[in-house]
Formats: sequence, structure tokens, C-alpha cells
Amino acid sequence: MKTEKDKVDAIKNGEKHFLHHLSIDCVLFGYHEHQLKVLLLQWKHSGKWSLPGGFIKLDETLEESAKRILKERTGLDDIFLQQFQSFGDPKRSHRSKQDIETLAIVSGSLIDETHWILKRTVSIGYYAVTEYSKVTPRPDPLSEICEWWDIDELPQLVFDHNIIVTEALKALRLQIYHQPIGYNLLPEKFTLPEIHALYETILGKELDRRNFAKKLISLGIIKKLDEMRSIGAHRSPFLYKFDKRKYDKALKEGIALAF
Amino acid sequence: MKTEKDKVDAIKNGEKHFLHHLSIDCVLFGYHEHQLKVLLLQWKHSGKWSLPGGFIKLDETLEESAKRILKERTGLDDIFLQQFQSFGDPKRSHRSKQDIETLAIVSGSLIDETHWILKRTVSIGYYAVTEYSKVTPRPDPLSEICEWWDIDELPQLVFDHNIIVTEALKALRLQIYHQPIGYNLLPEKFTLPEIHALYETILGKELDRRNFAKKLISLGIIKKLDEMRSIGAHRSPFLYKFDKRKYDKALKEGIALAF
DNA sequence: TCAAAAGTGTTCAATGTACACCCATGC
DNA sequence: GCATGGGTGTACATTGAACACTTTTGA
Repeated sequence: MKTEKDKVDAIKNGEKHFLHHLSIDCVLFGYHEHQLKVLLLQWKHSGKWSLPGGFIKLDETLEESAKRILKERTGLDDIFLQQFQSFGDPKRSHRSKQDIETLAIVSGSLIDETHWILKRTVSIGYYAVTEYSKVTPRPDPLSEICEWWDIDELPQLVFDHNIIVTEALKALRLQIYHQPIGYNLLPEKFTLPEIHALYETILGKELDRRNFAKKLISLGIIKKLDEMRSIGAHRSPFLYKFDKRKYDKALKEGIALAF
Repeated sequence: MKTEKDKVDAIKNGEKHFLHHLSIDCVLFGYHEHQLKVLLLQWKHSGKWSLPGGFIKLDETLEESAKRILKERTGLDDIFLQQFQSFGDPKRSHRSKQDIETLAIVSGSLIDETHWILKRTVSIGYYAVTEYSKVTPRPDPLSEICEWWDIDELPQLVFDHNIIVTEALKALRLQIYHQPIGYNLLPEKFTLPEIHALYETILGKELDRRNFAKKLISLGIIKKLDEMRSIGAHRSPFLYKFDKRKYDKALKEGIALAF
């Protein structure tokens, strides 16, 4: 785990450790009880909101880099992670004078317009999905706050980050029709209403309970167990689990869902 | 249009004009009479084959960069172009000693291991599709030959370019189910057999003529004209054209094809 | 008149969609 | 016993898939 000192050091000396002109931005979708949220950071001083992001170390793959960034913000290791698009408009990452001052103050370093971190940066977008009740968001050294925002009520974000979120959501919703999801999002054993709510939330629309269950079961990626979950003052739902074999096969070969 | 001198100059002085650590690789699919090909370049001296690619100028967008690269190799301007994935394995772009010598010879420049062009490079992959009978491939200054290769008979390519081709084809085939294609690939007026062959070729499988036509027409993206094309010693097929309004709508909103 | 390519419609199967009532549980 | 949420099946509509014969054209 990185210490704050390491991170500040990265701004000062990152020139030697990171790829210039490139960054990773992560759209982390948090799912919980029919709500879809996005993890955002609020920058110190300027108060602007941004996606969690970072730079790529000289010797790590893009995916390792995205995983590292997410782990630093969430502590989570096994996250459903997908590269979806790169953003490279020459003007996308313009920083204001105030931002530059903030970077200088936070890092205790001399930062002028020629600093590597201020050069034109192409950002590789990754999205990820997690159960947000499991996460304790941690700000990075440049940020005061790291917290979840409702997908429908995002503030204005820095750079082109609003566009990145929109594109990530589009990509996620497209992907969900071709690959199963849920493996890292649901407990090992889950109920039909749980996975149903997950799909409804991500797709942002209602899905008929019966038809939904029929399809997942007929695809064979989930199977019913002989156990039930006690949910208090209501009928106990059956538990299901993923058929890992068929789930992985569907991940690799794709499926055709049409909800 | 760039002269050879400009290109060689780019290797010598590109440090100032291009983004380091980043490149664009283009998988240009060429379609003609039921054959799908890919445009490849053969490097001077080493004889290795690669995708057309290049670096990103400081002030151009990623898409402009990809368009520029394709225009230099094909002369074509209006090409169906899609960003599909970025490739960033730290070892993906390792160059052999021989390659480095070749670069030095061709550019008449001193190139050692510290040269910017040899640094770790993340490549942003674009694919494009064109009618290859319209194209006269032009080698770049580093290459002897620029020519079409059958998609099923590709040679071993440099770096991870075989993987890039495979991923591009996967992305193209996925996209074709969600967005119409053909606008820049077919003449303004075309016949059903023509667009049918286009889809069959890209998808690499046979599609029932009647069902295929039924679907495209029922989606409304093509419409029948009162004209026919004379094709010699056979029955004259009707001409169709795209309904641009519905075509663009389908491009934006997506469609669900299931051939 | 023949060869080659294009036009066309129907039937059957599978899938998707819409829909409502009963059951279990804890308070 | 009641409120709440979960379980379940059927009928209908739509879509997909399979399939063959006739027409046009120029040689």
C-alpha cells in the first residue's frame, strides 16, 4: 500500500516512474439495493470533482495500473474491470492556473507549465463494478473527499470526465447483453431477487421477474440450490449460485441476452 | 501530402512533434467480392510485416491521427473508422537490434536504445473498412511493400499485431450486429446481392438471402429504387439505396441484428 | 435454349412478452 | 390475519430459420 509520502513523491519524481502523456481513468460503478453510483474524488483547494485516475508505471500493464488505482481508492482486489475507450482530445486535460497551484502546494514541489504532469494526456478509460456497501472510499493525496455519487445526480466534473462516465455506462450496458455479470458483485450464494435487482439497476429499467429468471436459468449460468435465505418477515427466497464453468464459457464466448 | 523527407525527418526530430509512449495502429479491412483482406506493410531490411501505424501529433485528436495515417497509406478520406482497444503490455513493442539498425539506416540518423521511438509504447487500435479495389496501397518510408493480405492467411506480424488484428475483427463483427455498415463501402446505389455479400464476408458465414433482405428492409435502412443494374448475361437486380435518415438513427441508437 | 444469377413467400419452431394468483414469513 | 415480498406457468405474438421454384438476361 502506498503512503501519502510515496504519492507526493510521485508528483515530484514521477517523471522517471510513469509514462508521460498517458493516464488511466476509472469509472467505478457502485451497486447497492437498486441504486447505481459512481466513485468521485474532490480535489483539494479547487473543490472540483473528478474520477479516480492515475499514471501508468513503466513496468506495469494497463490493466495492472487500473487495478492498482482502484485498489488504492477502495481496498478491493477482485473487481470486474474492463477497458472501454481512450480519450485523446488535445484540449481535454487542460488545467487551470488554480489547479497547477494546487498541485504545487500539495506536492511541495515546483510545478510550472513544463511539468510532465501538465502535458497533453491521453486517458485510457476503464470501468469497474462493485458492491458499494463493501467499500470504504479513500481519498488520494490530492483530494479531500472520496465518495459515491448517484449516477443521475453527478456534479460537473473536471476535464471530459462527464463524457467518460457517459461512455462507460453505455459500454457497461452494451456489455451486459453479451457477457454475464455478477460474479464479483453478488455473494457466492444469492437469490433471484438479488440478481434481478442488479440487472435492473445497471440497465436502468424494469425487467419482468419471471422472464428474467427463465432466461438466466435456461442459459445455465445460474443454478438453484436446496437452501433458502431468511429475509425476515417474508417468504424465504431460494438461493442460487453461478455455474462457474458455464459462466466462464459465456464470458469468453459471449451470450445473447435480450431483456 | 507528406514527402519521404518529411517522414524521415519525423524519426530524427519527431521528439518535438509527436506524443511519446503512444502510437496508433490501424487494421484496415479491405472488402471485395467475397474476400476480406488486411492492409500490411513490409519493413525494409528485416522483411517483417506490420500494420500501418504512426505517432500522434501534439495538436491532433486520436481520430485525426488515425485518419491521417490511413490517408497516407491509401489516399482515402472518408473511411468507416472505429477506435476499438488500446494495447499496452510493457513488452509488446520490443524491437530487435536489427530493427533498430534499420531505423537508423533509413532515417540516416543516430538511433540508440534511448531514442524516443524505442520507448515503451501503448498503441491505440483503430479499425476501418474500405472497398479495396478503390485503393492503391502506398508504402511508407520505412517499408518496401504495402499490400493486401487475405484475412485467413496472414503472416506472422511484428510485436502484438496479430493479436490486434484478431481483436479488431472481433470488434468489427460485434459492431455489425449493433450498427449498420455499408455507407462508405458500397456505391450510392447498390443491389441486394452486393450488400448481402458484404455482410457475409465480414461475418465470415453464409446468410440466407431472403431472410437477410427481409430484415434490412423491415428495419427501413435500405429502400428499393425503380432502377436496375445491368450485370451482363443475367437477370438484372434492383438497385437500393440507404435511407440516410434511418441509417444515421440506427448508427446512433443502435439496432439489434441477429443473423 | 441454356447457364447463371436474382426475385420472391410460406411454414414451422423457437423465443420473447405479457400477465395474475398463491405461498411463506414474522409481526 | 395481514402486509410484504417471493414463487410459479400459460397463452399469444413475434421473430428466426429453413426451404425451392420461377424469372430474367445475354451468349
